[in-house]
Amino acid sequence: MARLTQRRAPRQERAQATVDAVVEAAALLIVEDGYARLSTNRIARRAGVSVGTLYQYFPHKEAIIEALVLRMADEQIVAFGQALRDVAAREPGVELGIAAIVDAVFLAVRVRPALARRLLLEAPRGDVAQVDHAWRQRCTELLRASMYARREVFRSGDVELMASTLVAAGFAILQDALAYRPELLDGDVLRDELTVLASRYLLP
Amino acid sequence: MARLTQRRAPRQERAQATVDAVVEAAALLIVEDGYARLSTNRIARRAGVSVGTLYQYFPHKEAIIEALVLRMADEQIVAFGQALRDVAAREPGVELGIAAIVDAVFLAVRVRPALARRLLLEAPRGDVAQVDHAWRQRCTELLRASMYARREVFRSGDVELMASTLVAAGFAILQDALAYRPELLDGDVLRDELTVLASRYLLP
Amino acid sequence: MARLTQRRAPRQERAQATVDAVVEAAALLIVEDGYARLSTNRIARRAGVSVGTLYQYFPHKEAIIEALVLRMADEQIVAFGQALRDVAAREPGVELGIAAIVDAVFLAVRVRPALARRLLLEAPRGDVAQVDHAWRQRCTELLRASMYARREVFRSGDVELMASTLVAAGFAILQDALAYRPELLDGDVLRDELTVLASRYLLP
Amino acid sequence: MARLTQRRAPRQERAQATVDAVVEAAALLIVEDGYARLSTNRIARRAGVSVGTLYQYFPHKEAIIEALVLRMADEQIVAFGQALRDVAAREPGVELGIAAIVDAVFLAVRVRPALARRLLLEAPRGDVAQVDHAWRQRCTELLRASMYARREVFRSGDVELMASTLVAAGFAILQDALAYRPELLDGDVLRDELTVLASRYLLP
DNA sequence: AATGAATGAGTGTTCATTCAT
DNA sequence: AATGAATGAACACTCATTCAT
Repeated sequence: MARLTQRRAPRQERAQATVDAVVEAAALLIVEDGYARLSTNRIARRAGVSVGTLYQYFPHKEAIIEALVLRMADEQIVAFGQALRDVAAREPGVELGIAAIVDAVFLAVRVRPALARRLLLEAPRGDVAQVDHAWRQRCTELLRASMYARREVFRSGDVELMASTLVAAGFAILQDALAYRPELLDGDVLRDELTVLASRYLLP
Repeated sequence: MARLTQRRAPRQERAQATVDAVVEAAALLIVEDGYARLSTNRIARRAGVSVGTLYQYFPHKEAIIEALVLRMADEQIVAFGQALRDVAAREPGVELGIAAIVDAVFLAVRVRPALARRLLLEAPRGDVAQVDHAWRQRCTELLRASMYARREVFRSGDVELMASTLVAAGFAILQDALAYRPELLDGDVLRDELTVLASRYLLP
Repeated sequence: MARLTQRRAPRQERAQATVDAVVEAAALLIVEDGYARLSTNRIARRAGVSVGTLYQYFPHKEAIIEALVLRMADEQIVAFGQALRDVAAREPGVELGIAAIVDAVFLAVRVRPALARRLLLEAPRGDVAQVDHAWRQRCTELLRASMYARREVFRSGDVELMASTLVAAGFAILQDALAYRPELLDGDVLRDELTVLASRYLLP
Repeated sequence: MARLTQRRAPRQERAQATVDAVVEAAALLIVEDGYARLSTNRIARRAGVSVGTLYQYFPHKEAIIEALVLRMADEQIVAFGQALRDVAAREPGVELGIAAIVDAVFLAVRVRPALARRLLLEAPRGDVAQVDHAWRQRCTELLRASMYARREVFRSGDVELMASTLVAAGFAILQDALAYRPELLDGDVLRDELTVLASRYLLP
């Protein structure tokens, strides 16, 4: 992935609209035709824009994918935060428990599932990795903060390490399910097992 | 991935040598130039063989990769089994504990690390999935058997689900480390943490 | 043969020039090197264009050949019509007789003889069939109309069948001559014999 | 087409069997997979022979096709002769009329129709032409002799020219039908029309 | 005589990217 | 700013033919 995500900061509305159109066209094409058939010319045509224009906003193809994955991650994080806030609103005064966090992750991971699945299976891991990594780090940070706030509840140990280990494990299990057994994401079994894993790992 | 791994069964020595040369050339090129730059012509040249010959033994480019990944998985599983046997030999009479298994996985995962890393980061998951899956299933099976043999030691629960969940988690953590923090594979910290995770998850 | 003859409608002059260049390059190469040695890369080079450009205007190699044969057929039909009109101009008031039609066909069939010969001998019939067929149908139609207009002159019978049978016969004889005895096309013998054949077949 | 049809005269039974196997394998493959997918390796495998052996009997691929077409032509000519003799036997003493000859041609042309059709449509005309030409010449010769024997029945004119013109016309009409309207070969309409054409062309 | 492994030039086609307009 | 025609290296794969065994 390149340093620059976009060639120029799109300040005007029109420019932002173009960027959006391109990213969404890419998403559409991936879902429809698969990652392997994605091409800049096709993206441009689908976005109703010329290739030249596309290259005015993105320095290369990878940047489009980077932007797309970034956008997906943002949507997931928004869904994640919203889910946590919903729980908090429902039961005010009670601090977030492990089950709530697992629930929220389950919700977040189901944003744009068709697109997520194709990216997961068909894109070179590296093209998606940095953003994926960022998303994980935000979750880790959140978990770490939550643990720190109620540190008396959890077992002692390297909080940083515990949080990152758990997040890595959780994500991997979810991605595995998304790739090979999507139906598990809709039932309780996996969610409950993940809750058990987290509880046993974190509680004294 | 295609049904057939190889187009013709290499019965003679020379033929087996050719197959080997092709697979190893692919491995070399992936490490040197990256997965994306792999091409059948380059593989053939590097293997000291003509493209035509390559296609006498492999029906697709994909089949070469499949063979390579399969070979890696075999080597890892051999290393894994060997590690377990070593422990058993060192402390005869004692049954294999969780720590021993985690140790063995750590060893196994470090076979051909440069190649493994490139495949992990650069290959679409789908290209590698079947073999990855197979490797996991063997481990799951092994863990399940080990748990069943000493079932009084572990907490009650769905043994199948527990084993596969733990294997998925363990692999993910290791792959994450391989990709982004390779140094963690050489120290004790991650290994110990994984042991803690496994113990807390599995023991009563 | 594919549905589409051209991938994009060449609206600008330059585009039309490119299409022309490609088709003419193909014609040249067929005459020079033979149908079997025709390749998209060679055509592009000869046309002074890149392969990529070629594929912007033609979806397949086949489409190029289709366009070429179509162009030849058009030229032949133009020559055919012109010949008929010439006769009509020379002897106004007299209706076109069988001899005039045969004459016109003889003229038409000698458009681009070198190219025609190679296509005839070296191209699979299927590659050329649609256009060949079209050309024949236009002739059949013309002959049928001509017969119908002066139906009292001809013997009774299934006009449709008679026309198509005669056209098939005439074409075959001409193509045979073109392929194996080109000199026959320049003399009177074959033309006279064909006139006899037609007259005897059509007249009472 | 090359000068040599076969590299060595197969004197021994085994050799003849090999040649037969190769030619028949080619015929089978053309009918099954089409002319374009024919390859020497496939022919050899299908014939139960190695490529090397194949190349001991045929100097190149074209020679195989040449042999195949030759064989077909022989079979057709045999069928043709047989049909003529059958008529003669049925009505001894009566000389062969035009209708009988047309009938015989219709029979002959339906030998191996699937193979004939694919060769006609898919093979470069040149690969089949020489043999095709030979077959026509034999027919022409036969017709000429027949006409000469009963020359008082026919109109005067260049017998040679008349015969070859008629044969060319007849063959073309039949091949056209074989290619595009095979059902016409099984009915009477086309045969009758061809009889009319021949009668009107040849009789005074 | 027979094998079949090996060859490598050649094929049609794609696609990220550039640049004259 | 926007266009889209043009590029050409690169790709996966085929196949007639050879030749060591």
